[in-house]
This record gives sequence, C-alpha cells and structure tokens, in this order.
Amino acid sequence: MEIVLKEKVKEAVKILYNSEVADDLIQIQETRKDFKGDFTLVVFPLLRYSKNTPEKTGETIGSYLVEKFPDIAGFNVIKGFLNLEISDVWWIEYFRRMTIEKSHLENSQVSDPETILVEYSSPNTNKPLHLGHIRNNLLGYSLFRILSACGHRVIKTNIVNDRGIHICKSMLAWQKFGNGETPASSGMKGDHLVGKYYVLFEKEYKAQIEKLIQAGTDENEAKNSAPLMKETREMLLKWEAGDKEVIDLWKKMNSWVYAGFDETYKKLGVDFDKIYYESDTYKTGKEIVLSALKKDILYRNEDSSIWADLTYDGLDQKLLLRSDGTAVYMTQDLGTAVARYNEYKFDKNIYVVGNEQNYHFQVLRAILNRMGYTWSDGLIHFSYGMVELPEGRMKSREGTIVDADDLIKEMQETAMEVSLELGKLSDFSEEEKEDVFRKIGLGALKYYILKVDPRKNMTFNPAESIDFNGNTGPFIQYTYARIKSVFRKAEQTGILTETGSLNEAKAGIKEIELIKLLRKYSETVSQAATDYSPALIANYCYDLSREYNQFYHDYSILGEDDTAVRNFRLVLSKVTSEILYEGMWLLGIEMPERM
RNA sequence: GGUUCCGUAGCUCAGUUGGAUAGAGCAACAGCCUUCUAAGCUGUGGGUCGUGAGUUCGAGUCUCACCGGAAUCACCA
Repeated sequence: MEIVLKEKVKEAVKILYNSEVADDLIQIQETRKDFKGDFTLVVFPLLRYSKNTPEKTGETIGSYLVEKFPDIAGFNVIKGFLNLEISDVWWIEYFRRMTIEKSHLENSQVSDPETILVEYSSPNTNKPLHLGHIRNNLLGYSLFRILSACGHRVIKTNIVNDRGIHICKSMLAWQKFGNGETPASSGMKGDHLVGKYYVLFEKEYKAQIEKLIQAGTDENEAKNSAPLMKETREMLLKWEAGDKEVIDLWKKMNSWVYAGFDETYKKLGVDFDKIYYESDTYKTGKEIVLSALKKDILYRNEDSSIWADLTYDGLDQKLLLRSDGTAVYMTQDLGTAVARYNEYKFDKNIYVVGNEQNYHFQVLRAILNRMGYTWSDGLIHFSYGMVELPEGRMKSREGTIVDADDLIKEMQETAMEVSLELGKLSDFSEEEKEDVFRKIGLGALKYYILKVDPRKNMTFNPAESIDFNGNTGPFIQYTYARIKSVFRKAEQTGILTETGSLNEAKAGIKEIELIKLLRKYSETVSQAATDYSPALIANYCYDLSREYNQFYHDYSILGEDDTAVRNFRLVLSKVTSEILYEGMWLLGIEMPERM
C-alpha cells in the first residue's frame, strides 16, 4: 500500500506542479493513533514544488488522490501532514488475502539464504549456569529460530570451556576434600556439585594465602607459593601431558557437569547441533599460530612468546602463545573459528557473547583477517548487555549470583501459586497442571529477558518477583488462551469459521486497528532478523495482545447475530492467535491452550 | 588515562531511515464480572528525554562539548 501511495503522490505532484520528485522526498508513514486516517504523507519536503503553504499543498494533493484513487476514502490536513483514510473495504480485502497465505512469514523470506552458525551459551565447566547465561541462551536460541524462519540455514553451536587452570582447581579440591562424593551419593546436580568444590578451593586457597602473609610473605609471593596453587599447576601440567589419572578424573567430573547442564538446557528449552570443546580447539589454534609465524604475520619475542602486532588496525599487541608454549583464550578462539569454517563454510558466524568481550572479538577478527582468512568478515559479535542487580553486578564472592536452576524453579512455583489462586484449572490432572505452570513460569522469565533490547544492560531485581500482569509473557499467553477458549465454545455450539469469504463483513475501528497490526508481523520478524533483536518480536506480541484484548472487550464474537460479521471476528481471532503463537515460538516461549 | 557502550515518569522498559501533543507496564488512586477466561478492560495523577550548544521547516533520534554510569585495555577465560 505504501508503495502504491508513493506512486500516486509522485503522479499527483507531476500533474499538479509539473515536477519530478525524488523517491526519498515522498515520506509515507502510518498515521499516529490520535489522528484520523491510516497513512500520512509528510508534505514539508514537497513545498519546494508546490511553492505554497503546507496546508494548501496538503489539501491540493489530498483532493487529487481522493478523486483518482477509489481506495482512499477521505483525507484531512493538520499542519504539514496529510492524513489519508483508506476504505474499510480495502483493509478487509487485504486481510482476506492474509488468511489464505500459506504462512504469515511469506514476505519475510530472504532472497539469498545464508549458512549461519550461531554460537551461544559458552559455559565454563566449574560453575553452574546463572542468570547471565539465561539471557545468553535465550537470545541465542531465539536468534536461531528467527533467522531460520526467514529462510537461512542456521546451525546452533556451543563452545565449552573445559580446559585451563581454573578447571584443575575444582578437580584438586574434590580430590583432597571430596571423600568420593558424587552427584548420586549427594543428590546434588552435577554442575552444582563441581561448583561447590570450586568455591571450596577458593576458600581454602585464600586461607593459605592469609597464613603465609601473616608469616611475613608478601602478597604476590604468597599467591604463587601457596601449596594448593602449586598442586594445581602440577595438575595442569599432568593434564597437558595426558596423565591417565588426571584425565580420568577430568572426564569423570566433566560428565557430571554435562549431565547437569543438559538438565538446565532442557528445562530452558534450548539445544545445540554441534558442540565444540576448547580442549580440542586449542590445538588447532596453536597450529595456526605457528604457521602464521612462519609466514612472518606474527612475531616471536625474546622470551619466545608469540605475538600479533595490530597497531596498524588501531589495536594493540596481542599475545597468542605463552613463553612456555601454552595456549591462551585467543589461541583457542582462533582455532575454533578455523575449525568451524572448515566444517561448515559459513557465510556468517554469530557469537552470542557479552559486551565485556567487545575488544576480544575486534582482535579476533583483525588477526584472522591478517592471516588471510577472507571469511573473517562474516564473524559477527552479537554483543549483548549484562544482567545487573539493583546494587550492580552479580558477584560470587558476595553470594549474589542468581542461579539458573533456582530461578526457573521459583518462576514455576510462582506460576503455580497465581494459577491455583485463580482456580481455573480445577478439572485438569496434576500432570496437565504441571505442564501449564511450567509454560507460564518459563514464559514469564523468557519474556522478561527477551523484551529488553539485547544490546542494553538490564536490571533484574531478585527481591521483586517477575510480574504476571501487564507487559509480560503470561499476559500474551492469556490472550492466546482466551482466543482458544472462544474457539472451543464455537465448536461446542457448532459455529464454523470460514476464512475465504469476508466480503459481506463490516468492520469497526478496533477491527481495522487489529488488521493493521497483524499486517506488521512479517515486517517485524524481518527487522528482528536483520537487527538481531528478538525484543522487537516480543514487543510486537505485546502490542498485538493489547489491541486484541481491547477488541475482545468491546465486541462480542459468538454473540454477534450477523453471521458475516461474526465470521469476520472469528477469522480475525484465529489469525491473531496464529501470529501470537508463532511470534512467541520465535522467542522460544510455549503457549498454553488454557490457563 | 585510551577505546567502546549507556543516560527517557518513583521503578522496569518501548520509541522504525530525524516528523505531529514523547508511550507502555509496575507501583498509587477510581471504576467495570447475569454476556466469548477480570492473568483482562477503562480512567486519574506522574517528564527540563543527563546538561549546554549546533545542524534544520522540524531533534528523544544527527554533530560537538561537558556531567554521570558501565565494560574493556592480562603470559585469566
């Protein structure tokens, strides 16, 4: 419609003022709600052709359009804005075509599908997942669904940080203080059990440092010479040398952690197509670095550490291999990137990683580019903001980490309380109830996180539980459940919904508003895909729910006597429910049929 | 200190390539269940869009300076 209007305006200016207008001077936008009309032409840019006041110009163009274009039912001019009113017939016909589309996302399909890797989650094997990971996982998974829905081939990957000195810490602590404790013997989830020993290590280590300092050792020396740290370093050496006992322990504890992670991932509803382990990719990284050194792309320092000089790119010197030849974080990431490209020949590799690593990814790209990997342009750091508490960052030392499993559990319990209080599910079995509570609790959590612009830092207040009213997941789920309820009732009374024939229907204001909003769905999804912003879809679903609830409140659907109008409202409800379901699905949020 | 990002109602957040009188929700207050689910709907109050300049017909949006906050600048990951 906008395109047609543009053409018409162009034609109008040509005939009325005898001038050719550049396309970008014709600005058509949706009319703001407080004004009468559907589309608005901003006339300011056209004044140079009309040589007249904004009001007069608007009037002239408006009259011309109404006369020549039957779909325009009327117009009004306010200041420099020409508001065009489109006939209800046009809107209804537009909507009718929507109902016979195969998919509501036909217009969102990209003309040139790409192979896209989305890396997300990236956990560390000595800590359970926390709120920050939840944001990461939800964003990554939603991005996968959105990009896939637009026609791309998307591969979900995860890179597990399973090697390095920090991993040895929890291993050592378990060995020394664990007394053979296992997830089975303790009843603890594997990742939490390992996390417990990591914390224990830090505690004991700290005590040893204190002791040494009191005995007169200086702080740095104490940190280095504490017995626990010495043993950890020995263990790392053994690990790198492939010592059987250490490797076995490592494997055993890893298996506990992975079982724990799997449980959390499952609860969150996310999964992966391919998991990479840093314990594998660091080797590839080393090889790449050494071969680049041979080509003089990198240089070797006196102490035989290897560096990249990125001052040309406005960056700094970056260490790639330590003087003892071991790998650093960057080495691993280089290896991972190359391994992935070799495996998938991706067009894009999207890293869902927090904005604290902006510099890291800048450097990663620069180095790969320097090494001659042309595909490095396809590496995209999807840099999302931190989740903060009202008092600032989560700190493990202060015990303010919000644990993922705890939070999910809490949300489900809250959902249960609210739901039982309302008492609408009394005829459900316990299993069915549990399923609904799960959907609602997780829906609330996921929506709460995804509705915020991913790039921005967000605040989470653990003291105030996440809401179930207003701009929330349950609100949208509720709207959906209501529509479903209408259709259940319709079925009982034998009322059918016919999508093909809407010609007889008359539409009220709310109905036209709904059609306008439904029309924006595919555009919103496209935008979300290009901007990497699930939040756009979340907020769209909210707007749509609000609009529908107003419609639902103001109009009777099944009680309407005029069958054509009743059918029209039913079809409108049906399409709304489909789009809400799909939109939320793109966010990874499930919709209960009743709640 | 360098670089990057952020600052919108008491709180949490929206605000398309610059467009009209800056919007929601929460919290507060006041209404609406004999009718399709009240997790809903309607209304009231609440703002110097961090501050100041500039660009322009027009700035929350673009530019610059300043104020405030965050991240980062490791032979940690």
